[in-house]
Amino acid sequence: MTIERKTRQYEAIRAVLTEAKRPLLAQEILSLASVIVPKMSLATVYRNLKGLQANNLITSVLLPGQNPRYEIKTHTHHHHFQCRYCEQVFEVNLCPGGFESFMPEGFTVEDHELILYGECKECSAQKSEES
Amino acid sequence: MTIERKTRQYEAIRAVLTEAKRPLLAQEILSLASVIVPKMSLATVYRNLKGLQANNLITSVLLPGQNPRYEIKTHTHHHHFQCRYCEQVFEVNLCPGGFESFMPEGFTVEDHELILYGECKECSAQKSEES
DNA sequence: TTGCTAATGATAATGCATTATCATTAAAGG
DNA sequence: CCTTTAATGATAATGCATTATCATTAGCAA
Repeated sequence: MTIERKTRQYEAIRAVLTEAKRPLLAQEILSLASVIVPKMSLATVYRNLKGLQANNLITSVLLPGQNPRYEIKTHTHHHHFQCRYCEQVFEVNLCPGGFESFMPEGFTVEDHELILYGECKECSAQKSEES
Repeated sequence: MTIERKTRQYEAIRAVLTEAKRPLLAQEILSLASVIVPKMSLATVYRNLKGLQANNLITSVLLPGQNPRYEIKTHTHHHHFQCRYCEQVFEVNLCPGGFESFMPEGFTVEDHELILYGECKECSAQKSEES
């Protein structure tokens, strides 16, 4: 359960998550880490994700109706933006806040989740090129 | 696929969704509709949900990491609140908006999802009684 | 370098929501 | 009241992400 040895696979997975700077799917992690350590198994990805989570180094990012993504844990409150075209997820560091007033008397708001959807910079640029 | 006959099961499922005034899980719909039509099958619930969706009478409500819920379709923009204790989901009719400015240059925000989590009125009242 | 054993790779098994199957039931038009 | 056939109930099958299994490999302490 807890990671005791620093394997090449573990380091590769950690590096991939650190460098991506955005939440990644287990499959994406496998693809990217396989470049560093060929023949890596998906099971190894899941095992290390579990270990990294147990060590509080990563958190899972859940978007409605989608498989979990994983990102390096930060202590800053943030949300996410997903591009509808490339499906990549990005961090959003702003938050409107003040949701307590949204609910009627008797309800308490303890937490919230905000997800923005649209077109990312890269996909937007690609469209311009096509014309 | 499309519903052609108004069966007791169909009417029960529709009534349950209409009266609940909040999104329900397939299992919840089964439980509630079974009171009206005993021995209803879960397959019937799924079949009718598909039909109702095809007829644009209901929409699915997806919360991160949870099974889909279903609610009667309205034309008013709204979000959802989930009670952490009873896990029920409620409608929220306010929206901060103005998310376009949250993203850096080049990104376009086309839609958004806001989910509040906390304690509902009923669960809050129950706690007070216990003391 | 060796030995111990955690970690890996490959893949089978699991869990679980949803869908398909099929014999039976019941809308609904005539 | 019949007849037709859509819809149902019961349950098996499916799809798919995640987990377990197990023989093999490779950290790492001595």
